Amino acid sequence: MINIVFLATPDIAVNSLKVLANDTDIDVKAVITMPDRPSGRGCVIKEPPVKVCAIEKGIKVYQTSSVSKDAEIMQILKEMKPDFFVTFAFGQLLSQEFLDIPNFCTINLHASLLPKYRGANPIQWAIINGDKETGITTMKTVKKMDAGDICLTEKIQIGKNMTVPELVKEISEKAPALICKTLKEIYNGKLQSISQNEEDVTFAPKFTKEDGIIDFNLTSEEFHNKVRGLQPWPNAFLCREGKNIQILETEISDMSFSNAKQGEILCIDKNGLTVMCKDQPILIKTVKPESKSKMCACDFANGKRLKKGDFL
RNA sequence: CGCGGGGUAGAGCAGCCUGGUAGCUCGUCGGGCUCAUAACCCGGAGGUCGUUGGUUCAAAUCCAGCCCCCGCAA
Repeated sequence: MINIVFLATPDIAVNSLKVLANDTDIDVKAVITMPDRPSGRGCVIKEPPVKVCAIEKGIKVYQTSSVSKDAEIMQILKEMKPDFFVTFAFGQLLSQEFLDIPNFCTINLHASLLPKYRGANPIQWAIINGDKETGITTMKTVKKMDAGDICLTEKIQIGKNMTVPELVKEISEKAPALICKTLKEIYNGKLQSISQNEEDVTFAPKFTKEDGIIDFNLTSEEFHNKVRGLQPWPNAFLCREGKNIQILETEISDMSFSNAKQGEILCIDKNGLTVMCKDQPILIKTVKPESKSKMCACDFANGKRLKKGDFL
């Protein structure tokens, strides 16, 4: 029996916790997650998804905004002496003291093919950069962020119109098997980890709200990739008259054009708005104006009384 | 009691400030034009203006409460 402690907070990790908890060779001794936080309108206190799942499974939950600095939890973990810590989208820097606790090591699942896209937003950046392929990697956690030796990887194809939530779903489905396999192979002494090639390292930093601002001076491909890659936050949006218009769904248009200027509306029909970018037009299918619900781009054009030849 | 926007026909909006016949675009239905059409022309159906109460001769419009949706912030 492999004893582990699972450290995670968001939705993407819930499925992994479920699978680990159900695996007869693995015993999830405890779950560590972020504290309940005020969230949403009215600042209602919300429990992290991983906590909800752990409670359903009857697993002991500890909540802290920093495990390494929480003396009480550190003490409990030291007495527990797990074989592994397993982290997944945990978002906390871990001290060497913490990493030294388990009998084997701390395993992190990272949503990219390391050493590419170290950092907080690997999934988003893979899409924004227009990559055709990404993946998941299990690694032995070290103090330096996402720099540990690679255990196992699995490639995932990125479809032409794939969005972050779709890719997140696929990753959350594929992650558990890779984690289980990694744990078992290390436990049985069958896995040889490989160090990362420092020359190939790239980073996937966090976003700010401003990162979501887009305009038609991008190429249609850059535009499309940002629309797909910035979901569900901050979302790609246009600033018009002090209000934000989120662009939620686009397609690169194959429409022919001549002498069109950037931002010019070339066509309005039930598919949406075809608008000129830097190189070629883009079809905007779904938008969400500020203070409104999401809607078909043609409905938006209707309400705004936009016509062919107007500028967006 | 965190700040702000919004709820008007199936959809998206205008009208509200300055109360006085319910308006626009799309869709839909019927007819016409056309070799033909998602194009164009003509006509029709479809709304207790979120809800409750108040002010008023008169409320979508002004006032108060409540419900629901959304953005910011975290």
